Amino acid sequence: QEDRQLRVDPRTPYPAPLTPKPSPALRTTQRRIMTNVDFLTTVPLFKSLGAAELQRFGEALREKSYPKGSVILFEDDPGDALFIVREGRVKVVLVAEDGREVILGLLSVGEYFGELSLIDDQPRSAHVIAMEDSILLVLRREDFRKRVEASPSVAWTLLAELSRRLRRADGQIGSLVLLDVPGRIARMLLDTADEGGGPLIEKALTHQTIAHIIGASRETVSRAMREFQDAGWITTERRRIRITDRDALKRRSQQRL
Amino acid sequence: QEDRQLRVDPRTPYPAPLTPKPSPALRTTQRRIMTNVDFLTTVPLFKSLGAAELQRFGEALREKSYPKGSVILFEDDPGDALFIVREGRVKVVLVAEDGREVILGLLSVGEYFGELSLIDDQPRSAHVIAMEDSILLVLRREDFRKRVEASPSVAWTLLAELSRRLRRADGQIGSLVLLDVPGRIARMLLDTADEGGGPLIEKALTHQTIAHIIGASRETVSRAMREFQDAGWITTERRRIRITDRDALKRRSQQRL
DNA sequence: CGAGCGTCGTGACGCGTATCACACCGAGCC
DNA sequence: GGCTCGGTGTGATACGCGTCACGACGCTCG
Repeated sequence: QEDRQLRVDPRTPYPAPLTPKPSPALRTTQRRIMTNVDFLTTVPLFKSLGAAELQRFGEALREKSYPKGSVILFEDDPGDALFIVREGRVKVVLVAEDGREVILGLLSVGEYFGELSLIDDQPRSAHVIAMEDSILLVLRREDFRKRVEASPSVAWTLLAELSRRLRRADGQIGSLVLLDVPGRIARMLLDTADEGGGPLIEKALTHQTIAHIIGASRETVSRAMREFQDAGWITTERRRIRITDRDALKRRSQQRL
Repeated sequence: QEDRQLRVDPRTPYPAPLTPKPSPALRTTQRRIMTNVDFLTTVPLFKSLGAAELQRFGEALREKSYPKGSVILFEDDPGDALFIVREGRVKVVLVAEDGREVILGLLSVGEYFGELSLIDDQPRSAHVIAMEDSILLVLRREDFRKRVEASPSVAWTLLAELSRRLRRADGQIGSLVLLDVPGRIARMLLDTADEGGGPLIEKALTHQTIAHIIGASRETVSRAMREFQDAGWITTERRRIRITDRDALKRRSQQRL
């Protein structure tokens, strides 16, 4: 039941309403200090742009709010917009008919999604769902295309980002085939720690979420995490995970790979 | 034994010599009618280029031969070249310490690999191994970069190709997590049939190869394929597979997805 | 023409994990 | 303070599939 939220036709009964309505928790706008344009300077995609170009991108942005649990876009739908996470956190997921799901990506502030459909005109390749109340900046294809042509360096940044994702995806395929569940968890912990810079993993990852990411059941993840903890490889306090024995995890993640 | 070809350190004992030496079977050069430049016109990556630009790319190409089984490039090595398959067939693989492997991609004539390291300067993300005696065209980073800057449309084509691969990879992750082995096989058959255009799959796919692609054992693949055949969903003659009941396969591939 | 190698078919066995079921715990919230 | 609810521990059971072990068939090559 717990992970059976998304049902047979994901289009119909997802917890929150499809048409995003301003939710009470969305008063983040109040404590906002940055303008959208200022915010763009913090987004890697646009880091190579000058003030004038940034301004032009900023003008084309529309802002949209999504309450926790709402579906931002559906797999197989046609799509012609790019989304940048301004506030909140979203997950990119594939969902089986019976409700089981895989998380292909977790995106937080400053990250973006939806480029694929922009590039190749194909339908969306997965669902994207808000994990918290979120605010997204929306850039339509035409606006994007026009402005990218005027700023070719953005194309290069996009290439780099796609490369990164492709490497991750391939690594994930390798893990799924070559590693057992504890190995996959170990690998995943190391990877996300690397991204975060330190041995402390801040993102609040529930066991259920981890399970969806590495493709396992919640129970198995719980058991494995407990063993890691008992072995002294990690400690967890209030949903934050600290890696205390990197080498041991590394070894575990290569046991079969 | 059969699938235990690549051993602990893949760098050492792979069947064929590492330094590609001209093998007897490599006299394909004889029956070659196209010049390299003419060949480039058939490569999708360069389809948007005019004759002059094509010429400039052609001049930067070096040609290399690899006998069947030789390793063209190693995971984790630094890499600064792009490879285009001129003759033969190669596989992109991840290999575990104990020799188990996953095939991330099969590339045949006209396809290319090695762009990732070109784009982000990271080490190679997988091994690439010649499945037959092969001839590759090699383009070094500097030559590539210079020429791409002069022909920006190539960047766009690259973006499209990376998108395609990312979609495939994500789909593959979904299959691995959400489908059982027969389901994954069904999906894989449908996918490669789609690429091929017709219901007949020409590429010579051994059960072992299929197993490596979908992440299963050779035996399980054999059993599943037999069932598909007995059910009348496919027929196979001389390593060619014909899909005779597309709908049944489709259903099977969605049974859990 | 037989030797040998790569590929396929098939049974038996065991292990890793999904699944089900339920108990427990802390955090909001009326 | 008792409620619900989302998250976590943990046992029992069942099953898919990897693994091992053979045997058979067809192709190539000396």
